[in-house]
Amino acid sequence: MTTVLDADRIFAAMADATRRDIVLRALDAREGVVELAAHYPMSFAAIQKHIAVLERAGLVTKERDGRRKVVRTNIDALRLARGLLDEYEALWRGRIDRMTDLIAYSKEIER
Amino acid sequence: MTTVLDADRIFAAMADATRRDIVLRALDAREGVVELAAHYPMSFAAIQKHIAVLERAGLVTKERDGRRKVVRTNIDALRLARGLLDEYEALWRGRIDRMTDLIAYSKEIER
DNA sequence: GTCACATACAACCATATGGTTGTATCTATG
DNA sequence: CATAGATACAACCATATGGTTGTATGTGAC
Repeated sequence: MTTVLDADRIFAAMADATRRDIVLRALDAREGVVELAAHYPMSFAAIQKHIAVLERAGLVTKERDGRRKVVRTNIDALRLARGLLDEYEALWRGRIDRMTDLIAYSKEIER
Repeated sequence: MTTVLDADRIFAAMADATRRDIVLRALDAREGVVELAAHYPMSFAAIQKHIAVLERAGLVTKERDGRRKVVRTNIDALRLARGLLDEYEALWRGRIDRMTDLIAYSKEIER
């Protein structure tokens, strides 16, 4: 299973309410696939697919526990996405700062 | 044009490198659609579609400037996505804290 | 070893997405 | 108003996505 932690897959995986909810529940890492599937109004196989998408994105991992496989959220993948959004935020602030400087400079010139 | 700022659309829009790059460039709000399209190795219409996706997600807006329409990133949409990821992070930390408390409690009992 | 439970996966269908080309509309300028 | 530039949008195609049902595999309990 490829889990290279790329932004495309992570954002795509997070673009679905069911999958975001699975990520939330899997923060506790207590439920297997059957338990998780029970929360949603769709087939077991559908949830399996959603989990597979999350797994390929590196957002969750599965650990064997007896006859079950417990799904656990990988917080690092979430942090990668957050880090990217932080960069945009930082660049945005930088832009504002430059504009402020520019205005200050214009006023300087006007005097 | 519907621009309800929902997480599904925002994450889906961010799940493409070309669109993320457009969001970056549009932080400066200096380029029109033609100028933006010039940066990428695909047709003008393809970039128009990407911008439409970003627009539907509320990630960018267009403002008329003479015969052009300048594309500008809407930082609030980015913040919404970041806020969601922050929540996951917070819940994750809460979980760790609860585990730590539990361990502390067990040790208390043992004495 | 057999049975039941948990998981995996293939085949199929409908719809969405990402690209193309072509045509139409809007706006500024001579 | 004629023309050129900037944008919009429809039609089309290939592939991806999200769901279904059905079948197969793996693991623990008896």
